[in-house]
Amino acid sequence: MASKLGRPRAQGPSTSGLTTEEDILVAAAALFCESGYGSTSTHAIARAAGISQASMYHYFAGKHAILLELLLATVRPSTAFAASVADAEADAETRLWALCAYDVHLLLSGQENTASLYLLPELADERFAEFHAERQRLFGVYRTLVGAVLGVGPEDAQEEASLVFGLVESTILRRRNEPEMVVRGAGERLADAALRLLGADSATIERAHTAGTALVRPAAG
Amino acid sequence: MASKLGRPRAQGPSTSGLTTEEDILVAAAALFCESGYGSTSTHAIARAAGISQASMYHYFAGKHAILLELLLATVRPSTAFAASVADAEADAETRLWALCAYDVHLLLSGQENTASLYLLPELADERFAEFHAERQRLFGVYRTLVGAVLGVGPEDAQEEASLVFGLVESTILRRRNEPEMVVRGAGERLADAALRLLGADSATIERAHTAGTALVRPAAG
DNA sequence: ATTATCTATAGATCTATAGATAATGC
DNA sequence: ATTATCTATAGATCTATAGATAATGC
Repeated sequence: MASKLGRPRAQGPSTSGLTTEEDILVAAAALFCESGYGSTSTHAIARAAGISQASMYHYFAGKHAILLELLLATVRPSTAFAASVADAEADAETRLWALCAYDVHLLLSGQENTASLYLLPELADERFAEFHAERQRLFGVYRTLVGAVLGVGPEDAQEEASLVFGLVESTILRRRNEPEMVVRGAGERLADAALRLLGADSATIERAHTAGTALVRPAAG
Repeated sequence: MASKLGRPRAQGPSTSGLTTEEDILVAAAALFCESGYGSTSTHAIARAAGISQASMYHYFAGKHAILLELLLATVRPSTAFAASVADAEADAETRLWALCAYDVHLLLSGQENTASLYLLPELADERFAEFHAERQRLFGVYRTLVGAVLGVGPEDAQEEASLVFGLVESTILRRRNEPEMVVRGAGERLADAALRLLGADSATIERAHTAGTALVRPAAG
């Protein structure tokens, strides 16, 4: 829904039904994922969004501001679900199962593989600190839940939590490298695998799978 | 060991003890890992290598040729070990354990996190096809071994192999995001976790751990 | 008057090449 | 003569800003 205000676009009005800001974000997401951050020019983003290069600066202070907004929009649903699941009334296995399944589901949904933006080396720049803080908060929930599953405190669950977190995020690379991967049920199967990795027996996993599915459903839509 | 031939460097001779080609590769590896491919200029590489920007072209056809050489140098030790372990005289659990432990060991060794180059979106360019082929060969060995552990053919082990492969490669992101991670024994612990993920019982894992250690030692030096 | 867009452009790169130069080798 | 390097530069970007313009709103 483009505003009627302002000079019309030279290339004709947006056919996407999105605002111009959204057109820019969508275009940038695709280009950053396919070609990388430094390899994508503001000109290329603007062209894909259907506007002139200069018009981008009406909405964003620069390329970095676009990337930051994409990163935050991608990670926030995860941290929101993690916060809710951290306090849910269920045992640790169930909550961890639900968190894994939900995150994998998110990583596999959406047109573009936007979570692959997490892999960009350019994120080391301090301008993306807010994203890193958000992602650390997410990891903290994983560590607490993994610790609870193992019967230790979060501070003693660092390595196991990293393995589970890494297993979940390896979905990003799978999606990039295996376009033909089976998406249906992938989150559930990976959540099962995460509990097996932590040494849970099959009865425990089956229970967490069933109870966890109920926790995920209202959030996953 | 810089050759005595040719015009001397304006910035003084290399103090690294490496050839100029190696100076370029080392400098580019660090910059590509820290800042990304598109965000690193040929000028920045040359400056870090101690030569003029133009001199790079005496050794490489362009930035892409430098990255390709770095990628191949990083993946080849893995495929070499995978090829040898694929034919080793040991059961599938032991060989898979050894492959995981060896790869994690490789990913954690070396000054720079060069395996993080695998994550660059720019690798989609067809000029890096040779690297992707090599990496596919490595994945093929994982799939065969995972299939053997599960008692199925490689074609039915795609997803489980992806999970194990992803778990191994998640080490790349861990190294980037957890500078304080415990490196000692990380490969052994991750290899154990990979077998747990596949449903192996603790007696089997302990056996594979012991026998696998003997397979890795001669290769890991 | 306000807004969203445009065109034009300054100034800073960046890549790749041409051609010069300063060593050693023969 | 051969080699590895250099300096210089053409030509192509690329980012960010200045200022014009074409709509709607009041």
